[in-house]
Amino acid sequence: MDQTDWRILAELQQDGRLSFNELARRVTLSAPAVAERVRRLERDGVIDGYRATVNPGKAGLPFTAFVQMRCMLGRCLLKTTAADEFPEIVEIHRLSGRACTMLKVRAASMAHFEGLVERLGEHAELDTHVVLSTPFEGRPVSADAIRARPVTPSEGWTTS
Amino acid sequence: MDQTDWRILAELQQDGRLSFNELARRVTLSAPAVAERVRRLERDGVIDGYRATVNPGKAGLPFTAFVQMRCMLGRCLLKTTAADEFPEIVEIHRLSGRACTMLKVRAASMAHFEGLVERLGEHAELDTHVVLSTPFEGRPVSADAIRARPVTPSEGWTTS
DNA sequence: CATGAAAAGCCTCACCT
DNA sequence: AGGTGAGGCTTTTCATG
Repeated sequence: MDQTDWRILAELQQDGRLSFNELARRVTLSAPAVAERVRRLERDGVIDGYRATVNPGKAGLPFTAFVQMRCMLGRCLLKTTAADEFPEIVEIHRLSGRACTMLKVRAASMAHFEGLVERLGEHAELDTHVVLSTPFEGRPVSADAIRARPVTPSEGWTTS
Repeated sequence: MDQTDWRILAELQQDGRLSFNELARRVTLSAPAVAERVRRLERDGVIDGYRATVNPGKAGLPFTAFVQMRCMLGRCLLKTTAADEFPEIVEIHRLSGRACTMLKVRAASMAHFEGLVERLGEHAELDTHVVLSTPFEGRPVSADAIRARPVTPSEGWTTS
């Protein structure tokens, strides 16, 4: 993962349909050279796919919320039901701490959202956070984040 | 947004690099017909882009967390600093309720994450949730979610 | 919305630096 | 590891029905 790889990732995260020719031009390399790098990134799983991004609001799902679940023993959502039963769930994360799961959900209306919360409530205690607006989502992964480590723990402390 | 549009969206969310030819074959339409539909979806903003999906772990950012911020007056993150200062933040959502903001952040290490939390702590009280694993993320937006409204509020209640 | 053809652009290979 | 050039092919986009 050198700097050229990061430039390629930046371009492809911004436009996943760039041709090797155009991509090569942007990172000042030849087409075969970028093609080989892209294939390596794909093979290593750094790039794990190419997707069209859908605007949920325009597609009829204007409501977004985060739902934290504190699952009741033996009734955890992930154990008892397939996620297919809840197409409104667009993300599931297992958490440390008091809540066992964080969900991101999308709904077509408040009534829809209310019904969803009722169904989810059968599996766990819920802590619901309705999203008012989202300044951004899906910001590209960049080398900047890896470099940004301004505050270091105190000397002698153990870290990972 | 008829059923054909949804089939197109499903295919393009799964593989954003499909050619019109291949896409046409999958939704049993001709190439010019799908091309016109895709362009309409793009023009209307239903499709708002095409992106390569990067695996954050493979790219050097294996730690994910959600951070809820209860911003101190006049020091709200979004008002006082550009988000550029925190490349670790991959999502920002404004929330209703006690917390004013939900962040999704990615870090290279625990030490990195610790530093990030310290920097963010200057802007707000934090409620941090470390992600252990994520069963899925970025599930395609589908017509199923819009159709799924099993529980309806009681008769006569006002809903939106 | 389908068909078919023409033109453009793309990928990739072999070869070389 | 990367550049060049040519070959062959797919894709796109018209025209027309």
